[in-house]
This record gives sequence, C-alpha cells and structure tokens, in this order.
Amino acid sequence: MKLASWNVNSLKIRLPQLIDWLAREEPDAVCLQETKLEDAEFPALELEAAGYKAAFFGQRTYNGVALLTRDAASDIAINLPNFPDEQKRVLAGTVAGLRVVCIYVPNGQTVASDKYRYKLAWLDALQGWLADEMKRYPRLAVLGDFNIAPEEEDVYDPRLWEGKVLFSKPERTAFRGLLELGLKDSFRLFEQPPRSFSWWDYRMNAYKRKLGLRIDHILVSEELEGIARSSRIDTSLRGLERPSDHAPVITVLAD
DNA sequence: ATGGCTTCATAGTGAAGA
Repeated sequence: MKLASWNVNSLKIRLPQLIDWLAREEPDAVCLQETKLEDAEFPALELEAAGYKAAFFGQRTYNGVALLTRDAASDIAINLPNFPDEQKRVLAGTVAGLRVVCIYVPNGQTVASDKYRYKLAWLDALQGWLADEMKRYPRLAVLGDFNIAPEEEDVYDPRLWEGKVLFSKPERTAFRGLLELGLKDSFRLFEQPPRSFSWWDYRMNAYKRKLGLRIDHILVSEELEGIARSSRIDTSLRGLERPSDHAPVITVLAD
C-alpha cells in the first residue's frame, strides 16, 4: 500500500503534473492540500480517467483537501468535529481497512499574528479529535501539510528559524503531542539523506540552494508502524515548469 | 533588506502562502 501526500498549491495549475505523476508512481491513496477549488470545479472526471476516485472538500482561493484512491473511499468525514471552521482543511476516509486522514494545518503567518493563535487552537483540536479517531481506527494514518518542521534537522538553518513560525517551540510541542498519541513520523522510521526537505520558498532560488524545510508528513499509528517498509520525499517534480513549492511525501506499507 | 516568488483575486496603498 503506497500512501502519498502532496500540497499542490492550486490543483487547477498542477493537474497535468498530478496526472503524469499518478501514472508514474501509482500510489494507492493520495492526500492533496491547497486544491483551491470549489467542489463544483473539482476535476473528478479527469482523475477518474486517470484511474482514481476522489473525495474532496474545497473552497475557492484558499485551502481545500482531497483524497484520491483506486476504489472509492468510504465513511468520508470533513473538518474537525470539535472545531467549527469556515476553512476547509480536513478530510478523512477509509480505504482497504485503513483510516486515512488528510490535513492542511494553518500556516500561522507569524508568531505574533491572530493566525498563529488560530493555528495552535486548531492543532489542539486536531489532537483531541485524533485521540478519539485512533481508538475507533487502530489502523490510522495522518497525511498532509503540517506547516511544522519538527526537529532541527528538518530546517536548513535552525538558528535562523529559531522562534519563527513553522519552527517555533509551541508548534513543535503541538507536533510532539500528536506523536504522544502513539503516532510515528514514518519518514524517520528509515535512514534518510541529510537535508531532506519537502518545501522550498519560491524566492531566492531556495530549491537550487537546498534551503528548505520538512513540513509535510505522514504519521502512522503503532499498528501500521510494524508494516511500514519505506518512506521518501519525491523531488522529481520540483524541476518542472511551474512546480508546486511542496514536494510529495511517499510512505509504503506492506500489504 | 520584512523583500525576494506564485497563485488567485481584482483593478488596492493586493492578500496570503511558508
């Protein structure tokens, strides 16, 4: 079972890249973030022609999440039930006996902003909800753009980023709170190259200079940890014309 | 140097992303 998560930063712009990538990579379940499309605009037919059923929850301009699977996922749930929110950031579904939770964590903008407080409140609600979900679904994976670099090795210059949004202590504590539920960062279950990142600023040639952060993650419950076989970040799309600023993360579980 | 680039939006002294 190959799981993937990708912040596409506009599905409208990235659809051709996504369809090529699906054909090449053949993942079994894909979580997308920042689709930036209302549900009426979602390219369900194009993706079905590419061999994937889609569940989606979007809005125009910002946010929006989707779950692509070979067979339609069941028991679709949207948003955090304990956190009323106009922003469309969560979609969960069941596929092949696995509960797949797609999330797009708020960015936070700066640690001084209201958006940062919203991010921390949102993460607190996420943790509360996931604690319940894990009891219901022991075989659970959380995939998405967490907008948090959990450790120093996940930041190209930890001194520069100390205390900044995406790497501040409260955000990293919130991430650790998710791990304390019994979730594992599947990428770190395996040996990885140094300077493994999933996001690079569009500006200043950050990708070419390898100035990135690892903020996209695939967390797996303890029941899935034992069957995790590999995990990697796929940078093959970052060199294309009009790339997303995020690279896909891929984790493979034994069948 | 609080910018740099990209997207979606509107025609803003743009907003927001990360």
